[in-house]
Amino acid sequence: MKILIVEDEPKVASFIKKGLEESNYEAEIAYDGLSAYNLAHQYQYDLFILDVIIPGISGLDLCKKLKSQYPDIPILMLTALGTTDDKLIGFDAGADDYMIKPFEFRELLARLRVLLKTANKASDQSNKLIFGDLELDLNRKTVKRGTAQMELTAKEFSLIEFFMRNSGRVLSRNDIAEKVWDVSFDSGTNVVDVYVNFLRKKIDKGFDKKLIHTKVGFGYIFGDL
Amino acid sequence: MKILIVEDEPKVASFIKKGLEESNYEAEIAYDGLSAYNLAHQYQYDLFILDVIIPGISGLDLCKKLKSQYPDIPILMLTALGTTDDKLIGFDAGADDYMIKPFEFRELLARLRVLLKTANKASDQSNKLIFGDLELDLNRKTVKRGTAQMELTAKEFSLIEFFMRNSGRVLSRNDIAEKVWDVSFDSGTNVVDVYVNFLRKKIDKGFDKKLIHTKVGFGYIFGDL
DNA sequence: ATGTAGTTTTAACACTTATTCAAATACTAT
DNA sequence: ATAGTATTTGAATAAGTGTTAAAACTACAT
Repeated sequence: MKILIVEDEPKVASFIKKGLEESNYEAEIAYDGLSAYNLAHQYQYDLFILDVIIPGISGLDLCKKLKSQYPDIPILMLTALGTTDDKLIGFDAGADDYMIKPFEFRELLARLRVLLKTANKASDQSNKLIFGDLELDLNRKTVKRGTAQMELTAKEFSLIEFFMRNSGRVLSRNDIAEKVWDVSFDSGTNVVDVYVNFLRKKIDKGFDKKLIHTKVGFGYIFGDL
Repeated sequence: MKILIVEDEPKVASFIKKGLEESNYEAEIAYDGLSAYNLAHQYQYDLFILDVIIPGISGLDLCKKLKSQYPDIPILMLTALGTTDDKLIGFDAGADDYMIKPFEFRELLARLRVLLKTANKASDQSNKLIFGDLELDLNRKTVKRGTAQMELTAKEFSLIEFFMRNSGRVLSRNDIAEKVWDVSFDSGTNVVDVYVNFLRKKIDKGFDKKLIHTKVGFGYIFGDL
């Protein structure tokens, strides 16, 4: 994990750097806006720590620029400016978190951890699909609603998976037939209806909140209505 | 955007709720850990705001449970416990942000925005057609005018969609019949008229500003006159 | 290979909801 | 006033949906 510290005060900067390195992060320092900007292009950082008041480009402008170019890299503002207005300006510039000096290093570390964790969430997908109290385990091919475990057949599973991946969107019988049955759907079959019925029996029956809803004339929609 | 507030102090809770609603979030309150936990299963929240000291399960345990079950839903801890140790415990329990009471509401909003933004990065854009206070959700096939939700049939929906995509333009019955009914329109039928009437009943009736207007001898026009 | 249990598909029917038609009524412009 | 045009209504028709049972198919173990 590589972190860029943008901070003009040498003592503060090296204090942070040392602390980060003790926690096994790689850290580099930029003492002004321009060199920070250049470093950002040169290396692949996982996170930026920015001071607001730095020579050259202001920390806020730098923040905006970095965010527009690297929207997925989190930015933590670390500055002496502590009014609510200052914070709002910081968040407005695209900061993901805002800490006020003086600060406790342990808190900085905790906040960094959160930022890095959520940033990496986009990349690695979990093998589970969850909607409300319904849970699909894609590895085990098991389904649970609340505490109840249910057995689904292969087709049923791929249908509910398709529903869950498209929750909140009306899906026509066509859409469903194409994706789940791999057929361009003209043939006067009603497999989709039949399977929706199977699913409802297993997943919705006996539960108060239904998850599969019919939109007459359109198709089906999965989710809270 | 739906937010669950877990806070036992009624005044604080309703203050937050009101503030959130003013910013167009949906908000609900749970006054203790258990009901919070149940609500979380019942509805699809986009974010949790947790107090640490609540009746029943402690806020920290609740945080852990929620995080393990809904790892993608962000949690903001909002509490009077303000030492660095408290914060570390909070982050350790899985909180994504931590604010100390008393707090400024603007800052809370700013932090919520950050949390929701990064959480929804993967999520898809909603597909909507909007004209004034009328809103078509093309994914859900729902229609809202102001706060009122209305049910449209498939034909009604495709008609209003056609109107909205051609607002400010007079559409002859022919144009409409061709696009919405797929017929070259000679047969002495008046389906279009009938459906315009259906739509008016649902969309314009009871509203001051009418959206569907008749151009005698030409056809219909949708929009502000 | 063959039987079997389980899965998938088809088809039929009952039922709900949407769409169309046609006739009656109301409106509008000359 | 009147002819042309638009709106409303209710009933007939059509389309869409849920459910069931049985037939066709598959995978798997013997």
